[in-house]
Amino acid sequence: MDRRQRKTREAIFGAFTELLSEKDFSHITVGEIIDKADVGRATFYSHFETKDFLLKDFCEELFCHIFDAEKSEDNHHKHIFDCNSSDSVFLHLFRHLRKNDNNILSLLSSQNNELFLRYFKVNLERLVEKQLYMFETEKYKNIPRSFFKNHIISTFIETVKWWIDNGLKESEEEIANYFFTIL
Amino acid sequence: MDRRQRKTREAIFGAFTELLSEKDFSHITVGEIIDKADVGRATFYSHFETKDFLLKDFCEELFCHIFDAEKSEDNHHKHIFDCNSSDSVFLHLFRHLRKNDNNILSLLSSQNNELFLRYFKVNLERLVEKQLYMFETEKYKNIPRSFFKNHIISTFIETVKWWIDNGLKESEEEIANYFFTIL
DNA sequence: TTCAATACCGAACAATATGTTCAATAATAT
DNA sequence: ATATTATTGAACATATTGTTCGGTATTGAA
Repeated sequence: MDRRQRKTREAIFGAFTELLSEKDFSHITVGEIIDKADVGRATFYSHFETKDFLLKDFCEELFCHIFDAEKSEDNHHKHIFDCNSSDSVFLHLFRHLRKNDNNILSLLSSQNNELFLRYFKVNLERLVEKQLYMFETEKYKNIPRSFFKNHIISTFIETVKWWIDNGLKESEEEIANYFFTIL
Repeated sequence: MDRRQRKTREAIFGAFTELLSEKDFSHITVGEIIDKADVGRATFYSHFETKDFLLKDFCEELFCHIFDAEKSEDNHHKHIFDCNSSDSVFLHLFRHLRKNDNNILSLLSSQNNELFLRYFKVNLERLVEKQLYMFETEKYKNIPRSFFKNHIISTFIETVKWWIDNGLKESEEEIANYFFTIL
């Protein structure tokens, strides 16, 4: 990708992030974005069809980074899918969130959280699919699998939401413990 | 309230409902609403400060109707808070939903569901508060009450979502059973 | 029935936002 | 060095928002 393209894309994403932390998505205008990003109007529209598409691309990049990151700054931090001890996958995710990569926490806790949680959920699906066996017991054998899976994912999401809303007071071990206890 | 006011309010709510089932809230314009409702522009703005306030009032009225209804068409259907057998409260709610009062189902399942689910959740809080004892066991004593409460509410909401998304194939008894089993 | 209050109309209005176009300019890759 | 491509900025038509105002119709109360 052309360096110029990369730079404007970054500038727009950056401006967008800032604005999202200030106000609701629906109240952000393209004018504000290009002002803050300092790019031309035509440039914006050559990158993104509409503001809605900007959001879509933004989310894709954001969650792709968290879920598919091949490595991170600390070396002993492996790819999220490489964790073999199953229960650590969720702990791992809590840790990731706490480190607040890409300011994701401020997005998940802002007025726009529904927006991002929807995308978050989509990405979680793949992850949870592999861990489902952990929770399967005799007790749940009469419940549809998709219902069950949805419950795991939703519980995780809601745990994260609760955690954020309560100011991240718990350690990632504690919150992971809550999560497993409730399930 | 003046009969004229009531009529325009109804007309606007009606038009709004129709439009919501067609498209996303953010893509509905005031122009479309007043056209469909057949009221003057100034009239709209004398009733609602902005489109956002329309949504707010709309939701308040909608959920107020469901949760505070003093009576409904069938006589043996008592006020939702009057049910004494605790576990029937949730079953009762599932039944309410299935009957699709006020087309609430189409709203909860449309693109706007996050919007309405948020309001749904707020209203559920009061209800669940009283039923919380049902779920409290020794096992959960180390978990914060607010976390626990949130989990019950979220699980209910997610159950409803799953139910809707899967085409309401299960009876209300079945879905209530899933709900209690998973908790 | 009368009458004052008030809700509605509708048209016009400024202000703002959207999305497109185009020719000129600058950066890029090779 | 050059052909390609991205950016610019300004102008543009169009659409949306929220307000204003004089005239008209409906209402609830006396």
